[in-house]
Amino acid sequence: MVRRNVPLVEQVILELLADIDRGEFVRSNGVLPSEAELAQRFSVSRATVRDALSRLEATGVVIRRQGVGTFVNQFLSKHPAALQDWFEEAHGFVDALRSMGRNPEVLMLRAVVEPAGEVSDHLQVAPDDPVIVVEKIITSAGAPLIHSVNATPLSLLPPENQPRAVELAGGCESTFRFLDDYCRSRVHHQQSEIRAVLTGEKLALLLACRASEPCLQVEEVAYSVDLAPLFYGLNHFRGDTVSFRQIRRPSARG
Amino acid sequence: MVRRNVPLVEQVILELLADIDRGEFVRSNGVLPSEAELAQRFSVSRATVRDALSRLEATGVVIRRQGVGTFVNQFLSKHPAALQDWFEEAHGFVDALRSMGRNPEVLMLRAVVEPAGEVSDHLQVAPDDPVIVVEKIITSAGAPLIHSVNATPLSLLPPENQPRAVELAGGCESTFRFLDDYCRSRVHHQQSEIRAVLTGEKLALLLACRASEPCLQVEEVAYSVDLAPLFYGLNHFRGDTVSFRQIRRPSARG
DNA sequence: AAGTGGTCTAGACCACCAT
DNA sequence: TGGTGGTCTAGACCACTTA
Repeated sequence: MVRRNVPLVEQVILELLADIDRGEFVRSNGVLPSEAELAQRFSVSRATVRDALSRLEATGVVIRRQGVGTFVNQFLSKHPAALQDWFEEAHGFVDALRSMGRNPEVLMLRAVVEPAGEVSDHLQVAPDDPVIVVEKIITSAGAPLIHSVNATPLSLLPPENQPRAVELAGGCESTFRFLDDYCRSRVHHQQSEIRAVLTGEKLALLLACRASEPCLQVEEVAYSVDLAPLFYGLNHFRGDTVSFRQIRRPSARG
Repeated sequence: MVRRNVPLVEQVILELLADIDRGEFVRSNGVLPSEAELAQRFSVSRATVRDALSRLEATGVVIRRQGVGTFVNQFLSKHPAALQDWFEEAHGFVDALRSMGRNPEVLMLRAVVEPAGEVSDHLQVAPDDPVIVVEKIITSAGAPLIHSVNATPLSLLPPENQPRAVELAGGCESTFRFLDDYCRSRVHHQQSEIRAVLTGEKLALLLACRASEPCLQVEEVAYSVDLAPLFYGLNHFRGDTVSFRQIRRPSARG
């Protein structure tokens, strides 16, 4: 069930990323070949090359300057990603941490089925509809980094699996995996809000830091392709060890 | 000197935004016309329509579903923007706040020329090269929201204006304006890092909140089109009244 | 099967930057 | 002036959803 018919754009992206990783453009001072040349080299149209470069630019890998050329963003290699990858990609923290070379572990604290209650609004269900709540801590090198509570409507699980909900959800290292493996649902997009809060006593215990330390709170709702809420998440990141990174561009023209 | 030759894509974007604001697609339940129909309606190619829709999707205004259609993201109208606009656009806070209907005011605290010191690394200048430091507070409805310190290399200012640096910089409501008006430099992109910190005593005073409250810290460096650092900024947002919003999409395919 | 968005092409012209 | 990225077109086919 691993349908693949990899679009040219993505192949081009992978080629370019590999070239950059290999330091292919170092001797040219970070200058990539022109779009026309890349098109020829990869035997694709210039539009396809441009599509690939646009996506690479959107994630900050590359910088384009009209009339000049395309350059690799050397800042990124000098300053290894904060949580940029997670930030832009929308997938589990565990995967994000892995892809930045850390070695995360998941500590499952709780997996229960209970009434939606306060999160019913976000999930667009009734307050007493059952949701699967999973609480976990993600550590790296033995130190806790992230505390995460996710709530998924029980109804997403096929009826025959609902009795095993706790077992199944508790066995997954991320909600993304759970949805993928057991609910046959994929996350289409996610809406998050980022705030700064203080660690309360409970959270301080869990994150192994003092109470009243600053931490980043990320509240998010994931939606399926048909815009149904898939899960609600409330995550806290240790303020001293985690930060997000973002690249922005002005679009307005004078 | 207001060159304009507005690209079709941007015109299409503006038309669509206006339509959405006007509630044009409400009766159709948020469904936009198909790309082909929009192309015909605006008398542009489908590629141009797709470009416009892609950019609207990237900022979360619209959601596209293959095989189904394009929809306005009704979540956004229900929950008015946090600081999403600033977050994605890279321009001054003041503009961002204005565009979300608030009425920000700028309180200039300090404008001085001094050695770069600690920020010399970020600005790629020598530690004793002079920079213009501007410290200000942005308030809305009388309450302070943001404390901001920006450092710009003095060398960006044309030599004849350097003696007036303090006066000029102190008179601008945002560093973007200052760069635009007096340095003939534009921001090409910005790299920011977001952390959670505590308000120290000084910051608490300035933001009119208690010390040891959580707040969001955004540290950023802006680069010109030729990748020269334009300014370094260290900003603090009151944790209780400001949050960022972000929309993410997974790109990996199973 | 019909209709939607997603990918891809080949070619054109423009705006910008260097020289 | 020549080369770069930015915009735009018209047309083709594919992948996906819905009925």
